[in-house]
Amino acid sequence: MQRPTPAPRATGRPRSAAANAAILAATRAALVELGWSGLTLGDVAARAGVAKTTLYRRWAGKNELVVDAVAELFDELRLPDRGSLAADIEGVVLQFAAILDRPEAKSGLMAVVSESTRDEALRARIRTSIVDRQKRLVLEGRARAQARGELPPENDPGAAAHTVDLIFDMVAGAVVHRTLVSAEPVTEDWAHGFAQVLLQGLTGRPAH
Amino acid sequence: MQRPTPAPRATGRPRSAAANAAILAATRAALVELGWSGLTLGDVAARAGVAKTTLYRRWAGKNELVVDAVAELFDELRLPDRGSLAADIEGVVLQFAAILDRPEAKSGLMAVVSESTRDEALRARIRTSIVDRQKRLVLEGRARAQARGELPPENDPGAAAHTVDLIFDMVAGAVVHRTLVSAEPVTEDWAHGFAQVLLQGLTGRPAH
DNA sequence: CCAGTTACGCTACGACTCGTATCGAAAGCT
DNA sequence: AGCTTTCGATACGAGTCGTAGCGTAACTGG
Repeated sequence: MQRPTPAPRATGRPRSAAANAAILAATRAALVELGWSGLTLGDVAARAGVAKTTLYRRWAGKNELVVDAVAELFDELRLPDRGSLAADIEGVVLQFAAILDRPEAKSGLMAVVSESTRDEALRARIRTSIVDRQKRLVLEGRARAQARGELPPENDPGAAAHTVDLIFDMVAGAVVHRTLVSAEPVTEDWAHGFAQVLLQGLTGRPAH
Repeated sequence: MQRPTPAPRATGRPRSAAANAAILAATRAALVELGWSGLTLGDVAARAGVAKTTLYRRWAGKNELVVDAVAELFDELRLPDRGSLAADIEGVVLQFAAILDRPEAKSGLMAVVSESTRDEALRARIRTSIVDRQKRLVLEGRARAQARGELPPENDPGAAAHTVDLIFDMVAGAVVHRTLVSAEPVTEDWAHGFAQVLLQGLTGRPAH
């Protein structure tokens, strides 16, 4: 899950797991109160009740710390079976929007994405900790829809993987853009309209 | 276009327009070389050949400056008539991706979006300088498609506006997510697949 | 052409954060 | 016990922040 400990050594004093959790929780609290730019590692250390040096031993810097703190938020996402593909999509979109609405996710996520444009290692960390981790939702949703007969089975496994990537970018991208860039709320109506376009397309859609 | 000058006074020495352009260009150059977190106003001032105080007289801070510097990049976007709605979408997606691929856009855009989650005024500035400004593309594309008979005319103007917002979030969101979060290139194939899903939907799509 | 007004360049300033170094004490393993 | 690694605390130089002060430049109206 986290990789602040690169290779757990057998000897010596072990790193406190409690401190780890306290630091990540303190990071989220600091994000809520101060936002990304206001967050300082000294402040996080004080909130967590650890020394600043402890923090620097485990994380390379602010970026890596916030990625780990934010990644935990998205593990709450579930794909409850609502009976149809459209309803499943609406459900996960609303859940995702609810998480993105929390201030620690809002200010943290986009900031690390911005930083990752100039840091290959950070990009990889985001990918494995957040992006790839949540693609399970698309895979699960498609499998379920295929079992229901709503989607045809896949023949070409390569094309199937590309489609998963495409759908993930379309769903996550739309919700992120709506919430953070357009800065408008994701309502049930919006989620409904989105699912309809995603499934039926712009042309094939009956005039609402 | 920009609003660093709130109310141009008739008297006194006027603000140098050349300095304005030099500052915004220097900001983009600094974004390329140093990224968001490395960018300092002192450095920008030195690059632009102006005093740091001049910079602070015109912009409230780093956030506002970068919004203005980045907003100019997106004004290049055009919607060339490619004959069909699908081709038009593919064209604008590729253009948008090309701009987002430039380092000054990459690191600047997401950073200010992140900051805007805690700053109402900044959010409004992004909205008017970037978001609302580029919705013209969706409006133009729809009008053209309706003229071609590819899309039905709109009856309810309220619903029509909501659809524009939805499509804008879907298109811009998908490209941004693909480019910055998933960190994968937007190829012609990807743009083609995206346009197909957007128009035909997941279900109505012939198995490629 | 001269007084009034505003922008400009330059320098200096205190406050703050950064990341690191150092050191003695604590906690685990063999 | 002896070894190894972590932990807390403190101190440090470097760098940035945003502002203030001052003399000069540019433009306007009488």
